[in-house]
Amino acid sequence: MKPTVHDIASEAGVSLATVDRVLNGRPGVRAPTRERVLAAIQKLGFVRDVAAANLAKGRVYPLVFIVPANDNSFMAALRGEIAAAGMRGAQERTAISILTVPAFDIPALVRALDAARAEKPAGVAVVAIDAEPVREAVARLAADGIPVVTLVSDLPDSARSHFAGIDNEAAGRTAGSLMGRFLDGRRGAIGIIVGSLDVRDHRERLDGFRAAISAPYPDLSLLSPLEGRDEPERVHQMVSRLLAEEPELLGLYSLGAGNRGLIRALEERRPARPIRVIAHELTPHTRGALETGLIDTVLNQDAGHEVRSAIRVLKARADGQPVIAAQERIRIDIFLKDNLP
Amino acid sequence: MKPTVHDIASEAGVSLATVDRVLNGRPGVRAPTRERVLAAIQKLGFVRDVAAANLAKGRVYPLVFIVPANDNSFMAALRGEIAAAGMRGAQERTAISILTVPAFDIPALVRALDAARAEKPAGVAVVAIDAEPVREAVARLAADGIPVVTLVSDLPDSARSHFAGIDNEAAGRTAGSLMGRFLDGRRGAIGIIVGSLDVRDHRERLDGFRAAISAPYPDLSLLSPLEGRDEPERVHQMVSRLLAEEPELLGLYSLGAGNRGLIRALEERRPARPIRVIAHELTPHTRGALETGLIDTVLNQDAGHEVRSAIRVLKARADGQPVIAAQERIRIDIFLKDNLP
DNA sequence: AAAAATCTGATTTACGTACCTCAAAAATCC
DNA sequence: GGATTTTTGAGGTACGTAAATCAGATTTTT
Repeated sequence: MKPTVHDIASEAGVSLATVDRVLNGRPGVRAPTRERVLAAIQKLGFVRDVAAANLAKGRVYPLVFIVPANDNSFMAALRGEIAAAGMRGAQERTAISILTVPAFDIPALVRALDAARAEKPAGVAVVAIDAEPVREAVARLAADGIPVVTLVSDLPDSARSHFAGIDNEAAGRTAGSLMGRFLDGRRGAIGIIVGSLDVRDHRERLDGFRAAISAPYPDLSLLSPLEGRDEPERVHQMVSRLLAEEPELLGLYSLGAGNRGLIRALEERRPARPIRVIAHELTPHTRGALETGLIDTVLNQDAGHEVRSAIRVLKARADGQPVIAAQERIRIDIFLKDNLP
Repeated sequence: MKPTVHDIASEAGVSLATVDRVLNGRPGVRAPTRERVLAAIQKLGFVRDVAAANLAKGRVYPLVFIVPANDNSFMAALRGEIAAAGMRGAQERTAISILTVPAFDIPALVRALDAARAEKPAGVAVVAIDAEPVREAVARLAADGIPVVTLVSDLPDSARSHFAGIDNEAAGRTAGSLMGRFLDGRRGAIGIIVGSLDVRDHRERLDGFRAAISAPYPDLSLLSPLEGRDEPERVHQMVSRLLAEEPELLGLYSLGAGNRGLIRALEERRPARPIRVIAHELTPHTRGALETGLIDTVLNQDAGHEVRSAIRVLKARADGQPVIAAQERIRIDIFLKDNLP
């Protein structure tokens, strides 16, 4: 049968209290005694029963999630996943609160981070904006011993202890690699729609896409990226114009949000020339467009996975336990109409 | 604070014992009283603390996994994942034992199922072979009240209560959809390598692939499938010959195992004509071939996910609890060299 | 109306760990 | 060698649920 702390105690010839002191790193155990206990743990293959341990300590992990009040489908889904995780909070002993801040608003984000700090939570997850004041606010949290993980959008060279999101450069390369294969052997242009080049994620995706296309496919030229600001209206206008004015257009890569506008523009185009379209984030809109064939491929980051990963990492950090990085890597999912989940 | 059984008891004005009877479906509660308790549960939003419950019942779930002794990478990985789940058994209160049986050996599989039945486990997971004697053995398990889930390979119209694997027809369609886009506008032939057409999964993949190619891409002709029996040697021979003799060959779809042979044949081909290659299962071999560009795309089913899903389902079934089907659906992963995990 | 069957309540123990207190033993210091 | 500090032991309570027992209440059957 599975060994318990009692078995460890008798195996090591010490009392339960001593085993407890060793297991939980409490003071008051001489080195040789500690060794005996550790040896017994090793020998019997003891593993702490996490469920019982959590039950015993009755600990709850107050976590704060800071997300932009952006109204695109992805952010809505992300907030939904956080809320869902909050519902499960009872089971997982987390108490999750959500702070929404205006999108792209650096001072507001900094205020939110400081507000979170004031509550002394066990951890903070934040959809970061890549700016110095944000780094400083994160550093303040870290100084207080509050672990911070960035969610979806990273903040490199900061005190954040983990990034729960995809490798956006790799995502861009993946899109480029696919587009290249789709259009291999043809000569023409590819249009690119970004949200904003001030956003790190979008820059990285663009870099990856360019790298994957330019060298291997010299016959494919990349048009200069159109900034749609993640707004459907604007995206619609830009894409409509592009479709009308660019006869050589073979493909479209939409690496930001606002795909509603893109889809509408595609639906409206008069000569239904075949164009390969790759977009990001699986939402009701992009899913529909996949199914009708307007979009060929959607790259996706699973918001649910990201949220759950962030929670796991924050709990582990709060307990001072290590994180298995490989296990927390968020995949870049590729969806065609045929493998929709 | 999170409500407990005690809160339910006082809210409903009954004793703890009655709440327990309602919660665990034990007899001895009149309908009106049961209603009161259920109303209290509803009102307070009580959720049973699974950890505490498991701790209290101290139950372990003996599970038997029956897998073929096949030596291909995928089955090896599957066995590895089962073993890994066994290691975690202590935490999850499962006691997993593995039975390996000779591949494609129906009588051996039936014997293994009956042997498992004799041990009266809480559940059985089996990589099924689509044959009547197997159905009968599964029916015997079901008759004993032992839930059975099929793993990787399904057994439709049987008493199995769940299938932990991918939709192979959809996987074939996905491959076809990709291949069609890769080769769109060209005229030529696509070679298909299957393991055996006697295996249900392979038949389904083939059907899906054909459906996705033939109608939309009339210029692409599908060569008749080569049966490689999942043996690298045989696959190597067949593919080498195909590459040499079929000048029009534009693409290859390998929907079974034995991809070592395929990769070797591709490495050896003299005129390095560009051929689009889609294969199944991410293994060290296919991963390497993706990275060097010999293979364009790999479709994958995550063995770890399948094993963990099977365990979750078996535990739920053993407890008589419902399964959220959507949550247990296994995804068809698409990998290019750029989004390898 | 009595007997039997069914339902309900109160109480207790157990699961494996955390954490606390108090006392005893051992080591260290002056 | 006595005083002080450190280490260890022993024991208990708590977490939230499961499961059992036994007594008492209610209903159903005879």
